[in-house]
Amino acid sequence: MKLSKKSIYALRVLPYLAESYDKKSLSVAYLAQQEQISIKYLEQILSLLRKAGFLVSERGKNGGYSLRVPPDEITLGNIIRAIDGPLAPIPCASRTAPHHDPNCPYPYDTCWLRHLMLRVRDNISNVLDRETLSVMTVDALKAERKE
Amino acid sequence: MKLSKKSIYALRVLPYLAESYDKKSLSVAYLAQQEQISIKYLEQILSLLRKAGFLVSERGKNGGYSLRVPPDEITLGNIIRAIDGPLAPIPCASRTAPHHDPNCPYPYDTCWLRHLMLRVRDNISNVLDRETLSVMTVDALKAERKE
DNA sequence: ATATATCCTATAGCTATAATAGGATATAAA
DNA sequence: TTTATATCCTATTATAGCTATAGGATATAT
Repeated sequence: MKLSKKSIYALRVLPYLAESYDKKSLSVAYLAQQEQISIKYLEQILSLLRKAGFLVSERGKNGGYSLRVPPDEITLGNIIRAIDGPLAPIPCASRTAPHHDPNCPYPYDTCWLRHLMLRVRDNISNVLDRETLSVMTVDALKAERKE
Repeated sequence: MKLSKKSIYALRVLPYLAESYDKKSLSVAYLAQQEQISIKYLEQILSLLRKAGFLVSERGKNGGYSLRVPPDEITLGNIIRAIDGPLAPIPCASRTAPHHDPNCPYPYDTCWLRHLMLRVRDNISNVLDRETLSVMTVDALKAERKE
């Protein structure tokens, strides 16, 4: 039940791209500087989100990243899934990418632990899959930071 | 957002102790054999749960573990907390053991990510803190297992 | 041509989990 | 009192995943 730093960095940085949607693309260097993240590390994260279909990139001078679709079409749940994998606490309780360990001695359909964790998963999903990148504006982000 | 094997083993084994509450105590060896878990590993887990106040133990011949309180007073959430720590996806979104990183550049009270993760935490809690050890009976457990 | 950006891959360092191991201590029963 | 059986305690190993750094290849606007 832990969110990786990768996901946190992504969630910190994506609102900038949301605000800039249909305007100019933003460079990794700029975003990294805004949020005090290692450029090279953030580079990996945004590259991953591009491969996952959330972002598009332009190379070369004046290049950078931008959202591939409008902010309200990107849920926070799907961003976290792309980075950390399923929201479910155990693999067999995932709905988007279920995986049942073949060595598991319990029957898939009636396993009480799996059913419990499905309920947990659904409750997590009810928050993260309803919230999209339009949650935050960069103005609010800037106002939020100390100083 | 992942449940450790330790917690899974605990959740698999505790219903046996719940069924046996006010009856005889059960040995690690017996429980380990029932659920096909390493004895030495399960030993560590049950010792931990004893220190956390959920179990009592008797040493020597005919010894073993038993619940310290009735099954319905032990929530699944508290078992997981004792083993894996807070349910919250990030430390500052915990309610039982909140910890705000002093180096975090965002203000505690108004941080949008923290507030989001508090909602996630509450939704997880709404499942795991309402469910107790009386969820499962051992009869059902036995019927559940293959063969 | 040059500066600037993404792209790609390798690798090091660190941390947490999972599991194994050996022996100390306590207790019931022979 | 001896023996068998149980918990107790600590150390250590193995593994895996996360975090971050690094170097250079490739593309593009100026």
